[in-house]
Amino acid sequence: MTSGRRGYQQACHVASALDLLGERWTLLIVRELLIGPRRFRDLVEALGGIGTNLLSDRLKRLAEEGLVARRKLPPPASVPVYELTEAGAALEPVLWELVRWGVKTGRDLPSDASYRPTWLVVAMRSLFRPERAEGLDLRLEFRVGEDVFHAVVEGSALVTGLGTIERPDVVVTAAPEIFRRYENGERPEVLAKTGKWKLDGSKRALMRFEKLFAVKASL
Amino acid sequence: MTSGRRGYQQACHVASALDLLGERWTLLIVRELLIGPRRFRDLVEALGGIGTNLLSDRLKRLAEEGLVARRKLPPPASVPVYELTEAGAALEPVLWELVRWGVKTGRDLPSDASYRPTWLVVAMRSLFRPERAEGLDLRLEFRVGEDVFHAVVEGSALVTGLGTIERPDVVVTAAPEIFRRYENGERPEVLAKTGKWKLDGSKRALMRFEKLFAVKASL
DNA sequence: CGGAATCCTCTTCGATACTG
DNA sequence: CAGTATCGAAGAGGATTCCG
Repeated sequence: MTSGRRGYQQACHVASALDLLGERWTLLIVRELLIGPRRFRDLVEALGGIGTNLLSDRLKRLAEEGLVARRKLPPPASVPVYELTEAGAALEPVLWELVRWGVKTGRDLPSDASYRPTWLVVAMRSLFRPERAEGLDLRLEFRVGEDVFHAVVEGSALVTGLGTIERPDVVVTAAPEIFRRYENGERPEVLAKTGKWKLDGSKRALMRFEKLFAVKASL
Repeated sequence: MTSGRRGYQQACHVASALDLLGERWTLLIVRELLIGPRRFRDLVEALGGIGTNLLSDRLKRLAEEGLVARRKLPPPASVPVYELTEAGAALEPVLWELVRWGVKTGRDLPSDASYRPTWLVVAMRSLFRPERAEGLDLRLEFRVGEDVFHAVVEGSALVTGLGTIERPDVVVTAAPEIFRRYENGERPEVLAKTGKWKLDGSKRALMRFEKLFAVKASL
C-alpha cells in the first residue's frame, strides 16, 4: 500500500507540500491543532461532521509524516490527545496567508455557516502585523457571543488563548455575525453603528489595536 | 446542479479559501499562471498529464470566481490564453509559504520527479527576502540544465522571468539535480564540491545573493 | 464510552476518445 | 488546438460495528 498513494510527482515544493496537505480536511485539522492539543472527539465536533474514518486516516498520515504527535495526557487525565509537532506548527504561515487572501480580496464568509471561537483566534493571529508591533505591549480580550478569547502583544510577539485575561487594555465585544463582518474587512467605525460591536479601552490602546491587526484596506 | 458542490460551510477564511482552492490541481494551475499567461495546451503539459476535463473544470471555476481571466491574444496571434487576475495573483504568498515550509522543515523533493524551469522561478521568488534587500540592486541569471531564467532585485522588489538577462551580476550554473539540492536547503559551499554548481560574479555580488535568497538555516 | 476499522453509496478523479 | 464526453477507478461521506 506504500505506493498506492496518488501524488503529483513534481520536483516542486508547492506540489510536494500539496501531496501531503492537499487532501480534503487536512489543513483544517492543522488549523484546529494550532490552538492546542485536541482529543479525537473534539476534532470530530470542531470540524463539523468529518467522517471518523477520514479523521483517523488523516491523523495517521500526519503522524507518519511527523506533523502531528499522538500523546497521552499525564494522570489523572490519562486521555490521548493529538498535537502538532514543530514541523506541523510551522504550517501556520500558510494558513495566515489563506486568511489574509480571503480578507484582502473581499471574499465574504458565508453567513449561514457554522463558527467556532478557535477560528477567530486563528483569524486574529493571521491579521497580526508583527512589524508594526515593535516594542508595543497590548492586552486584548474578545467577547464574541458566548465565547471569550484573548491576545497579548509583547514586543513583536503575539500570544493567544481561549478564555479571559487579566487587566485587558482593550475589550472587544461583538455579536458573532458582526465579528464575521469585522473579519470580512469592515471598519470598526461602521460596525459600531450596529450597536453590536463595542470597543472598550483608552484612546491610545484602541489606536494600537487598529494598527496591529490589519483589515482589508491595509493588507 | 448549482448546489452540487461539496463545501465545508464554515465561517472561517481558511475553510472558505479551501472550498475554492482545495481541490486537486487548483493551486498548481495558479502556480503555472503566476509566471505568465498560458494556453490550455501549455497547462496540460506543464502539469504533467492532468485530465483535460479537470483542467477545463478548474479553469471554469477559477474564472467564475474571478481569479483567472480567459483572454484572446491580439492579432496576429489571436490565440486564447488564461491569466491570473489581481485576485488570483494575490495568492502568491500562499504558495511562498508552502515552499518555505518545505525548505524549512527539510522535506526533500523527490529525485525521480519531473521538473520545469517555471517551478524554479516560483521557488526563487518564495525564498526572496525583501526585508534584506533594502536599497540593494542585483541582477541574477540562472542556468539549470538547458533552462535559463533570471531575477532582478531593485530596491526591495523582485522581478523574475524566463530567459537570459543583460549584464548579470551573478550567474548560477547548475545541473538540475544539484539545483534541486539547493532547493532542499543545501549550502552552496557543499554543492560547489560536486563540480556541477558554479557561481560567477564579484565577491560582493555573491554575498548579496546568499543574503537575499534564504535557504533552510535562515528561514 | 472513546477511538478507530468496516461497509456501502455517492462524488470526484484520471485516462482516453471524440468534436468543433 | 481547445476543449467536451464517457467510463472505470479511487476517494469522500455517513452509519454502523468492533475493540479496549
